[in-house]
Amino acid sequence: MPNPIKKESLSDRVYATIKRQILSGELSGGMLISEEHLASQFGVSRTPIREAIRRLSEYGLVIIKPRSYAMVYEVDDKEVQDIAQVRLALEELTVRSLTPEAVERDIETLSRLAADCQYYMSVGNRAEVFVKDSEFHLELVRCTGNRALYDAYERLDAKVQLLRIAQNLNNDDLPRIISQHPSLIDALKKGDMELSTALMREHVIHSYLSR
Amino acid sequence: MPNPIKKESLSDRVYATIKRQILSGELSGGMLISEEHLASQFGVSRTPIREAIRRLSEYGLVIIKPRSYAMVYEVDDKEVQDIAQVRLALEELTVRSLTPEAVERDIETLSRLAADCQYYMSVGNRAEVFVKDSEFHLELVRCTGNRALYDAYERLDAKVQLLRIAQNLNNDDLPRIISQHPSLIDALKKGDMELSTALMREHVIHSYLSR
DNA sequence: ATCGTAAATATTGTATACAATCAATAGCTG
DNA sequence: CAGCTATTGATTGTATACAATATTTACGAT
Repeated sequence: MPNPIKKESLSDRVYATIKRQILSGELSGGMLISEEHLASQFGVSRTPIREAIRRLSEYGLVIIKPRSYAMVYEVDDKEVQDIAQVRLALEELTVRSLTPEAVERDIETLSRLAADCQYYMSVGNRAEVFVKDSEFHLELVRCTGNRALYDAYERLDAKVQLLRIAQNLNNDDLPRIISQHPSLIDALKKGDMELSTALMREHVIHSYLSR
Repeated sequence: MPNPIKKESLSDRVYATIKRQILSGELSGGMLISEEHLASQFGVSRTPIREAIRRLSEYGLVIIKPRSYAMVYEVDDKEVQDIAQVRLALEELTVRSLTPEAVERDIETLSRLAADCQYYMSVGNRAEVFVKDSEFHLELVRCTGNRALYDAYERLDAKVQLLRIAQNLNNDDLPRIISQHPSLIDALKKGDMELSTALMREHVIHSYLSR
């Protein structure tokens, strides 16, 4: 049958692209966003651009100053501790909610992501390490099956990624953090809540000690 | 000088209005949303309506089925426990983050909201009790000064409000819950973390025991 | 030269027109 | 009558045009 490729709207594509650009640092914090500029850049009209920008604003990645301009959200160093604490609370709930069966069921993906982290670490690609680390933790949250938790975590993770970029991917503890993933998986598989929680707590805390 | 009243855009006003209608139950879960219908209802074009709907979708209050329709988000009863657990995690972090000084500084507003709850309880207006209860807890979170926490809590609270409506505002423990507010304020003022946490935990847990 | 004011310029906000897609209905075929 | 196909109708997606507002530039007064 026909209807081959066209599925997502221009608005969706623009949204996804800008989001990716922000989270990868291609569009950095504080940078101004012009609707017309983006429109000509993407080769579309302003309409889908506007919708994308507004969605990103609601997502927390863009700040809109009404009737004047929009800019990429800029994380403040003072937010580091705040973000870390919220993340800790959500990660602890994640660990508490995870059953060994749920982890087993997704062990393939989890192991692969943990391995990806170590691989990129070994070749010195810190940017990609952080990407895979985020994916690993998001996957853990997904395994809980708690949608409300996932939604909250996903938005917070965006801020975490912005922070990592703002700190220029510096983190002396990165090798140690990454090496903890397999231990965490093991502890979760065994249902050792005590150990899992301890590992996760150390993991998260050390994620924000740089600088 | 001139320029007296006009500040917010139509898009913002529409967004706020629809949001309020959803959270008050005027627009109930599963109800379909037609852009044109809303446009004629608000007396504006489809443009600001579309932007508002998309923002609400990003907020989690509207579900968009691309190229067909949009509908008000419908909370599932199976989500009750999930939402409650996330809320508990965030509320516990809130209590841990609150200093007696921060509470003191905002004691006026907090006391007033607690009193409002009791007043509406006494006159049997359960809908308004829930509204003020939400405001009370949001105010507590605001007092922490943790923006990331506030953002996460605000979105979750929207789901909580939807749940309350879906459950038809039924909750046998409501009087007891409301009566705990002053004790909580006191415990927070004294910096009694132990008691504060215990109170808050009981508070949240009993908020979801109905049905 | 600096400050304030006014014209010019650019950008956002909204309405409208058109195109594309989906849902529903009617009609045809077996 | 069931099931498929085609056509109609309604709704969303995008582009464009215009209006309103903000920013910048130019200019004159002190």
